[in-house]
Amino acid sequence: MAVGSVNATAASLLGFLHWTSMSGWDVVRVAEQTIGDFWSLTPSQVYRELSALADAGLVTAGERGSRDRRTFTITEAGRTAFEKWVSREPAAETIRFPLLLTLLFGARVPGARRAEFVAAHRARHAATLARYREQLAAAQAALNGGDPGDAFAMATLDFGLRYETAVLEWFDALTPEVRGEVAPG
Amino acid sequence: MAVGSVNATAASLLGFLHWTSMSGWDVVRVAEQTIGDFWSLTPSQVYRELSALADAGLVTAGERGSRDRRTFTITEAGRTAFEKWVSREPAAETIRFPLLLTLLFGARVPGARRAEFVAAHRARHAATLARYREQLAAAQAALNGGDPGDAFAMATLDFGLRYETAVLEWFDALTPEVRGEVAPG
DNA sequence: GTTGTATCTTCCACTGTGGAATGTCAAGAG
DNA sequence: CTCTTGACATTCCACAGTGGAAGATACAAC
Repeated sequence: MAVGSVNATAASLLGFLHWTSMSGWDVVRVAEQTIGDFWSLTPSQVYRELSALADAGLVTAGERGSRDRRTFTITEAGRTAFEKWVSREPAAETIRFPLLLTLLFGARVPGARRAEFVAAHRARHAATLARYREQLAAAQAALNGGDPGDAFAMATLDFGLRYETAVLEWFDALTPEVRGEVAPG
Repeated sequence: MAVGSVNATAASLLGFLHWTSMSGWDVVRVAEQTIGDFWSLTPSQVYRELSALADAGLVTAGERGSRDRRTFTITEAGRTAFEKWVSREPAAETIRFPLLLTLLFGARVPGARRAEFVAAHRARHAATLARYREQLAAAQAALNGGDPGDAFAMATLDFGLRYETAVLEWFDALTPEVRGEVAPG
């Protein structure tokens, strides 16, 4: 990794490390909770990026603790690299929606099977929407309690709410034919 | 690649090759037009998957023609592998939305810069929505003209319409602070 | 003819995914 | 006090996906 040039995932990790030094595991948890809903990442990747950041001198890794735990701390070079990344125009989003692939080839899938898939995915999205609503309620309660709140975090939550709402409406607008509940006409 | 076990991208290519034999370039174009909006893929990947499919005997590659062009034809084993894939439960979708990342760390981005990013991305989404609306109009005109239409393709288009609509509404609901149009309060 | 542009394929380095493998620590059961 | 179980924590690997460079060929325009 060229010093001062990081990818979006590595940059996010640097963002979290601005707050406080953390172990890899903690970074994984924080990342999952903060950006996991719109930025897919895996533990493998986080550990790899942290190692690469350490090699590039953008973070320093502390001594091995129990369970091989290492504490990562952002460096001045890391802060500079983060500033540089955050002021660059973000790329367009990428989406990969396997259910749509299966539905597009829907004529070749037995209807009953398709109905199962649709039901399972709808349930997942309903659960995610419910979770977002809880988060919204919690945030509003905090605001009422005098918490200053974070308008930026609220904007990302609002995106999640609108996205999941739209997806559920799409599910409910599917025709019975597509849904797999009647024989193809 | 184990015969009979293909990934979603390779399976989609097999899906297209059910219709007719095609060169790699043609597959790239068809894929881009049919699934590109909800299944990101690149030419490199398509060529690589086609080669792998040929190695696995799921497609046959014709003789090299002009410009090294090869024509790919699906085999019986390819059809079987496709059937197997299409009846498997699709995975959850993955989304990676760099703008949300930048916004979440918004406090560290100069407001004017943030406003540029937001405007540029909003414009792109507006253009995509306009394109989807044209596609919808064309499809409806075809239906009125007696075309049987494809309910499954319509379902994927409907998803695109709802998604882009929701995204635009989100853009328009952003507070001036987040949008970068006023100094942070 | 030559020159420029679009077509078509390949290759490479880097990034992302998913899961297996390995090991450590803490808490409760017996 | 030992044993088991489950949560914690990291690493590694094979495969998949991204983005762009490189190179070759065909075709059209001049």
